[in-house]
Amino acid sequence: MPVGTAGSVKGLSPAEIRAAGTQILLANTYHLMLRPGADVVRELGGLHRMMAWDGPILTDSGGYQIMSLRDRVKISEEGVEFRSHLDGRIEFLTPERAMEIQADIGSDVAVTLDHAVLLPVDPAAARDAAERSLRWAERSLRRARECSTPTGAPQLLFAIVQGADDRSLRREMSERTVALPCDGFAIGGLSVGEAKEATWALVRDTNAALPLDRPRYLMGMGTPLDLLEAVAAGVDLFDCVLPTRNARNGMAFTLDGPLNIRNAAHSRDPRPLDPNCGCDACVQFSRGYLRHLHQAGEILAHRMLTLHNVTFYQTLMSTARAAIERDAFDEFAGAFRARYRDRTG
RNA sequence: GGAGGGGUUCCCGAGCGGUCAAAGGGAGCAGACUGUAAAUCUGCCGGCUUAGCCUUCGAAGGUUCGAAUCCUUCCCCCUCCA
Repeated sequence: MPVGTAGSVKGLSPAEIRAAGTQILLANTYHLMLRPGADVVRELGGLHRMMAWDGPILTDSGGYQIMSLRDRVKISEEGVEFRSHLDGRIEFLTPERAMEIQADIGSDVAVTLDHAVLLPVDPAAARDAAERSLRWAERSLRRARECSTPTGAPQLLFAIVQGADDRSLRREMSERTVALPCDGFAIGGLSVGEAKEATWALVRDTNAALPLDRPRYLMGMGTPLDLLEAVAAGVDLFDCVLPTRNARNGMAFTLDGPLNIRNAAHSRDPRPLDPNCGCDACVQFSRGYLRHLHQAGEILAHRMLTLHNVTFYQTLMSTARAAIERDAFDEFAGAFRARYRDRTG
């Protein structure tokens, strides 16, 4: 899922998002609550109608903002008090309100409000946040049954499993969350400071207890290599800001690894970002031109790199799906890893 | 012809006797970014044999223990008046 936090995949039109191979998008409850407001989204016909995207949309509940905006947050059992990063006004988000807002937004998949924490945390705080996430998931699901979307379209519900970087806590929370009446499960709170090697054991621990007949969504991940690792661990669904945010910051993903289009080495390179890519940026433009656009601060640079990166991610995943279907995923992933060079890991 | 203002490290622009290799921008070079407070942020940015040394603030000369800063002459810019 490309990330469209505020109801837009930054820089791309719905047609471009589609052309990149996107099936489903992510949007954010906290951000849309503040602006334009859930009531406005509902009045404008729901998020699909508002942003002219006719594919599925999953909304994050705002739990991530408890972590990312932690300095502006007061948390209690009842819910979270946010001091808006836009104008300082106080907004109180409860598990119930998170579901009401997501119903107003009219997403196809709503997610329970969870308590994400930045790692490292002490064990008591980790358990506290994980237990609260479970209690909030129960409250969220209860309220969601009473909500309806602007169009009356049904809304699937995913519950989020937390547990920090504690493997036994992850397993326990996963087992207890499975009992909830929901349509899928989200693995939250990873890639937020834990050791990279630890991530996959934690994902597998969480997945171990999750049912095979319901989707598993690894929240916020990741790099191309992360995605392959997560697929191997049994994950079905992902979102990440890397392809879009990093595009705006000059990073392009290629089969040979990421490259920084700002680097002087690209200034006279007539080649496309990726000769195998069919996106507009690769079909039309050289690396040299894209570098020039980026150096000149041209908005087209951001749009083209975003289009390319989203296309790259979608192509990676569709190729992975095809490989899985012919039972050749390991071979595909191995070949990808052998070629892909990422100095940063 | 007369009156005034100014020339600073790639560019803009502070500095106005020592704490100045010289503030701050920009450009340039590199790095970071994982459920987006992000078209953001960080580092480097005269040279070298780098706790130090050398060269640099239009040019030349001078004053001073010490000058980008003061004096003299010269060379260029810009504004206003005639």
